[in-house]
Amino acid sequence: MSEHSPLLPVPRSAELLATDAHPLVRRGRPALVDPATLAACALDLFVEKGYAATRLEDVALAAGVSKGTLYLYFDSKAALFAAVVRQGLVPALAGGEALVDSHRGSGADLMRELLWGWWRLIGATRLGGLPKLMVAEARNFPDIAELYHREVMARGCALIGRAIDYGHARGEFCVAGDPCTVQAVMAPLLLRVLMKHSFGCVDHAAPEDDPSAAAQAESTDIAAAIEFVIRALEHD
Amino acid sequence: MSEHSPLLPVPRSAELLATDAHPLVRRGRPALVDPATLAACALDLFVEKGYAATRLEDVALAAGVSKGTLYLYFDSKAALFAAVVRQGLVPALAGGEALVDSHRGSGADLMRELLWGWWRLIGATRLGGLPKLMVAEARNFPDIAELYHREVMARGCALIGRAIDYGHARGEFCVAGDPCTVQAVMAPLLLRVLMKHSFGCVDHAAPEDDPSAAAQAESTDIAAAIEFVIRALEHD
DNA sequence: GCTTTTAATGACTGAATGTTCAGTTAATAA
DNA sequence: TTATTAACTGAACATTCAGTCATTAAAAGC
Repeated sequence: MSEHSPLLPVPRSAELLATDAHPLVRRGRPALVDPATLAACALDLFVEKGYAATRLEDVALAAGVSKGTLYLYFDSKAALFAAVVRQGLVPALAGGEALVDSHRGSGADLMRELLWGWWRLIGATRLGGLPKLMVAEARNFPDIAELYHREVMARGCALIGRAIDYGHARGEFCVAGDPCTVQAVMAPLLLRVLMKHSFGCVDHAAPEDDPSAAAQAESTDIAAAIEFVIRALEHD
Repeated sequence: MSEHSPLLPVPRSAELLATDAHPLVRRGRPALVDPATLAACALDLFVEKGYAATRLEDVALAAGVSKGTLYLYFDSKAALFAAVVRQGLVPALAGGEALVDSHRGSGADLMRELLWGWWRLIGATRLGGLPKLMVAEARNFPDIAELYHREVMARGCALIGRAIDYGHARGEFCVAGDPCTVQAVMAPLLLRVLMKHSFGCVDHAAPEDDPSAAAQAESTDIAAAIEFVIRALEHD
């Protein structure tokens, strides 16, 4: 049996794992690429075309390496996909957790900051393609779905749940942060980002050709969606 | 150029299109299957495994025919997919439209009936797999995405929008039925059905092994989600 | 029976693509 | 210089599967 999960990156030589302070002398040809770059290129293509329709040859081409090189860093296409998910979303959660810990104002303001932060960091960036990718492929990759569920969804839900509980404890919100409420709170933004990356449309009457006007309309929509869920939390 | 779109079912002999009142005499071997059955079997597999991972041979096997037979009724895999979408969801919309036309009570009650109806007819059945399928495959099949957007999403949004406007006109809802609000209203139920058909979980603490308890917990969650959006609509 | 017509089959094909690996390149160590 | 090691390459391989088609089956008309 292999020493590492088939979904984890292939370990490179020990030198690459050494600290920068003591870069052990290396022999052989220096690496031209690093796994993070490959995963970043793969993210773009996975998000744009979906998992099945993304050819490893295109990922390699985008990263400026050959197809064979991919297999030096990732055991398989699925392992590359796992790396994309892990590298893309897990780091984005820390910021939100710090925000909830340090907040002192109203629950509504905390919720606004959290949801706007999520939108800026994930919804409005290419990372927004990952939720759609996971919805599309979770059934085909139970291991990766489990990773996503555990490392991303569970942590994210706990985060939002704590924010709702915060407002509830202050008497501002009429419900506690149970999973069902958390899902209802995230739903409008999540659905919007899913639509954006699948149908490519967001179904409002904004002009498609003027990018600044579209961005303006998007901000208005996000604000409306956020205020919508805050109304639901605050009622009475 | 062919007389029919490649995404439409292959027309059968004229006799099959004749009314039951005047079934013209037919020659040759009678058909053992009908396209609707094939599409129904394909729905199950598409929903379960996704488009790319569903092999036409398995669809044929599930329907009790051979792979070649599929091509007597559908030009291609994409055409079969289109038929699945059209046959599955377009008919389900008429009921909701009648409901909005005939309703006379409060806006909140209309919304409850609409959302519960959607859940019973789509969310809780295998048809609930279609939204996930469309989110997953829209980019790969622009034609089918356009069909879905026009025949399903646009009509559904108009429906919900009219219901919100109804409550708004009665002074019960604080917002009108613009597309952004419609999306926020549908979001919790849609997201839940997307999760159900991708991750297979709904992230609440209910026991997975007891089906009746799970159904009970699901009803409670749906009710909570519906009351959540109604609070957001009613505020003040 | 025999012919005609439609339905159905399933082995086959061809294209696409994930994966492998023998060989090449570029660096360090002796 | 030469040996050694690691990174990299890309053609070849193996598999999967949508789509085809020659053949067989079953009904109706004569």
